[in-house]
Amino acid sequence: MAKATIDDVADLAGVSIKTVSRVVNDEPNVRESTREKVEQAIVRLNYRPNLSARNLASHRSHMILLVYDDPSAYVTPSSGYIIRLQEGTLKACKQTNCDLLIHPCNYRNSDVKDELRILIERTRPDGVVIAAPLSNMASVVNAIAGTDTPYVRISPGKSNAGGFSVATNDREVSAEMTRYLASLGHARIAFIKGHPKHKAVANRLQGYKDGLKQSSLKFDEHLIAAGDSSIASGVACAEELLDLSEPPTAIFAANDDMAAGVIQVASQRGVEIPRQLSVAGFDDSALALQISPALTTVRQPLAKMAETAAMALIGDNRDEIMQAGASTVPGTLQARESTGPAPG
Amino acid sequence: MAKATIDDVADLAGVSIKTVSRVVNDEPNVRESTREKVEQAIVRLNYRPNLSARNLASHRSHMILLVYDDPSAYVTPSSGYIIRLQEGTLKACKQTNCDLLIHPCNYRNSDVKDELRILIERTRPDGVVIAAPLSNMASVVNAIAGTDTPYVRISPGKSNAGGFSVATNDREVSAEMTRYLASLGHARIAFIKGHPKHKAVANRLQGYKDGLKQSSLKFDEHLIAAGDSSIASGVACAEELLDLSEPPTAIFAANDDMAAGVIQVASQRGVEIPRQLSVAGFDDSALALQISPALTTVRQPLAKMAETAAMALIGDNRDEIMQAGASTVPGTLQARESTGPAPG
DNA sequence: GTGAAAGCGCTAACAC
DNA sequence: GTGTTAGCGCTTTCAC
Repeated sequence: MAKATIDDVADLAGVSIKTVSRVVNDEPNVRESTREKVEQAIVRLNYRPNLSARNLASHRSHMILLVYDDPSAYVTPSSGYIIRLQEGTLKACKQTNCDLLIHPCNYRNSDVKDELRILIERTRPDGVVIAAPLSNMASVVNAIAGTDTPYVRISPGKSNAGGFSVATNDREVSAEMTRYLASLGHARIAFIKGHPKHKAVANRLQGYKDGLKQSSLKFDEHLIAAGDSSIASGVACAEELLDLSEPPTAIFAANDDMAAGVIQVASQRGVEIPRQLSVAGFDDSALALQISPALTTVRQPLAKMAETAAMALIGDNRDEIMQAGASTVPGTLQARESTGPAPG
Repeated sequence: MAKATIDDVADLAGVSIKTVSRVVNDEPNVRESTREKVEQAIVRLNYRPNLSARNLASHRSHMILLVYDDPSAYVTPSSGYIIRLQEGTLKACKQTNCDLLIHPCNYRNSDVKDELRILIERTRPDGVVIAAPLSNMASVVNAIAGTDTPYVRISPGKSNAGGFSVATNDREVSAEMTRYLASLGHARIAFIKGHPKHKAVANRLQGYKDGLKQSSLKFDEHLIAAGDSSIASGVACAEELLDLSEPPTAIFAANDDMAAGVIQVASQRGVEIPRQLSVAGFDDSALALQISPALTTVRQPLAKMAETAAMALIGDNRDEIMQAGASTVPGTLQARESTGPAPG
């Protein structure tokens, strides 16, 4: 049995194809009884609209494109980041009956902007979701803007540039984490900075300072260590901090990987966590629950951010959303086993 | 400037649209000089074929669908599995100018077969790549087969069922790992079984038995522990095995997560790896390099498998490939720090 | 509320 | 080698 077409449905229901089209697309101006007749015919014939025909006639592709940095271009275990991006985007697609095209690419490749432009011209998505760090690259954003395809940037460092963007409240929630540590009685709270290129990560340092102030704690230069977001740098920074004459009782790392490094050092030195040292991270990566003790961290609402981004492109009220210019989805503190009351 | 169409190109080149179509699709029977004229026109107009129009006319969607188990449905850090599946599938798509549709779904959901059937009917992909464990589920495979869409199964336990499938040599390479451990002098080699539903994992147990035999070692029921592929089950199994009156000197876990659980227990008990205990995993997940000591494991050629699967659906010689019924892409043993000579 | 007619931009079949 | 003619299965426009 060949696939039923809109003509078959119209014939069976005894109406014109335009009426079937109206029912399928939930358009108004169809009498309830007519609608029912058509719906029955659709069910009986197991009719599914042909998307290619629809897209051709409507000049829309009903597809969005998600572009992100390709992890397999250089080894990294942060595939959870991508999965969560995809998860949120897919959720928006499901709600709006759209499909998702994914495109990993290497942000270090200088041709990436042409690659993306050609891809967009070829596939003609209704919109593009651009994940960090690509969302921070002017050349990439400009190339995409040049195709006249709507786009949304996720976690761009500076939200002032053109186009709608979705970010999380890195600074505020970092302050919250700092206050949380202070509320546990910690007076010497250290901070490990992340990779200098990552703008959102810089905001976390600011948040740390805010949190200290809000808790009436003095900022101490010696309690700041400069990591580069890797586990190894977390190890190095932890060594440095724990070797201080007056070591911290809590260490807040700008990401989970570095926090994992801290925990590794502590366990080697026989420093008990959280009895002698509290450790907090940021990201709530897969690692956070894998390591022992389970890591107190900040859950980035990455899936929610991606969903928001996609809905700005394909949601019913996309125009209103886009008007706003930017949207913030708050991160949430996940208190687990690696933090506890300050010793003594 | 509106997008150029095939008519614009034909006009500019002074040929018919059919000739343009021939050039675009690399069909024969076009004079070289004509081809050049057309190609110049294409470049000048920055022409890109409209995929919807092409798909509608050709009755193909030039899309393949990749379905896999959804990790976010229940927490698991194995997102690397998905990324590698996607990587291989995307590579095949790039080679054949196809697009990729991804669909994570929860294999425990009883409606999953209907969900997939409807998705396929809606999107009409040219083929479906089904990853394990979905590829093992008769209800799922039958539902997809019922749509008359070509499909390929990745790592199905039993390769006899209908349809083409791509697998790795789980059994052979597991035997190889076992022989490797035996060659290091280990006489008491334990094995931790994985999730009972995952058929490919069952083959690993067989391979373990083969390897013992090939190394002239006796199979001992007590050295088999039943995990469920999770880290936690690895912990439990390790406790069980190390509590034996005559504990093993090597533990071969059916996946990396469980091996990580073993290492965790060993480090808690102060058992040195690999001096007192050798540990091996399977999968070469991101975890394998993250944990310390780095895990000896088997690298599954997942990306290559996915690529092979996709090429069987959309490659030029897809019919020949499909004829074969099945394809095997060998895994490779990755010897790292977690294995060493047997003690004593 | 409903329908008729005219495309959307391609490919397929066949003629030349 | 190349062109002509019909669609593919929808949406859009506009008439009723």
